[in-house]
Amino acid sequence: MKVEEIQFSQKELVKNLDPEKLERVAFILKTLAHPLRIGIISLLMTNDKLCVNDICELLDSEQSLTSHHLSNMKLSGILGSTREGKNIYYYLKLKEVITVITCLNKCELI
Amino acid sequence: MKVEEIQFSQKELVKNLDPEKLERVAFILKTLAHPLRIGIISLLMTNDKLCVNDICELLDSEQSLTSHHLSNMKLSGILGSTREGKNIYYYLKLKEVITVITCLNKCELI
DNA sequence: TTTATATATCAACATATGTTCATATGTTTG
DNA sequence: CAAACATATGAACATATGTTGATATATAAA
Repeated sequence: MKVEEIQFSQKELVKNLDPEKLERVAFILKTLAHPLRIGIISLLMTNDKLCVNDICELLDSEQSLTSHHLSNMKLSGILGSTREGKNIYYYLKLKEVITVITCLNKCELI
Repeated sequence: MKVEEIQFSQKELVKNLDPEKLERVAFILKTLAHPLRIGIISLLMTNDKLCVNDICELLDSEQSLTSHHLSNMKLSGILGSTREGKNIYYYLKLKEVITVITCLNKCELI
């Protein structure tokens, strides 16, 4: 099949596949593409906020590793954090991430 | 907040967040988390099959790089391929990937 | 059977990512 | 203030990933 023969709807789609859009989606997926991070985000979907220790206990993950992932996700703009006394609480910040995880949930992938 | 205080629905969710499930989803997301790969898969959603050259032209990508990504996705079980004469046609194979991309589409992320 | 075409593969490399351990920082409490 | 607690950070490392360029392989066509 030659490129010229590809059906119209395809061309429409391709028009929408501009590099920027692909980069943006890829970025979001990349950020999510880790078991621990998916776990963290899933937890934060049903809890307004959680402190590091809660997350570590719920996911049975190491403090340092968890903290690294949390920092990275905060740097990426996906999470926010706020200190309350000794604890630092993390919360979901990027709307699109919530959308994706909700999607995955609906697809029964999670 | 103490772990014990986390609401019941949360505990339900956590029960569903078993490591295997997280690994599986992470694997799929990881495979998708690249602009070129998202492009390729998107193209294959509306075309039963496409040969390497078509993909390169449609996405304006290098032959070698595209071929690498195609091979990797084939190795991961996401794509299949079949030779027809000089061309090798690739097609979507893993159902779950289609699900995810459809989700992202519906969410208007793509 | 030579040539052109389509695709895969290999080597080399830069860069990114995930992980661990030790230690630092900030906060509360006695 | 000292001790305990919660979290962050830095160094070091192994491993994975993305990319390029050159070349190999397979098929078709002249």
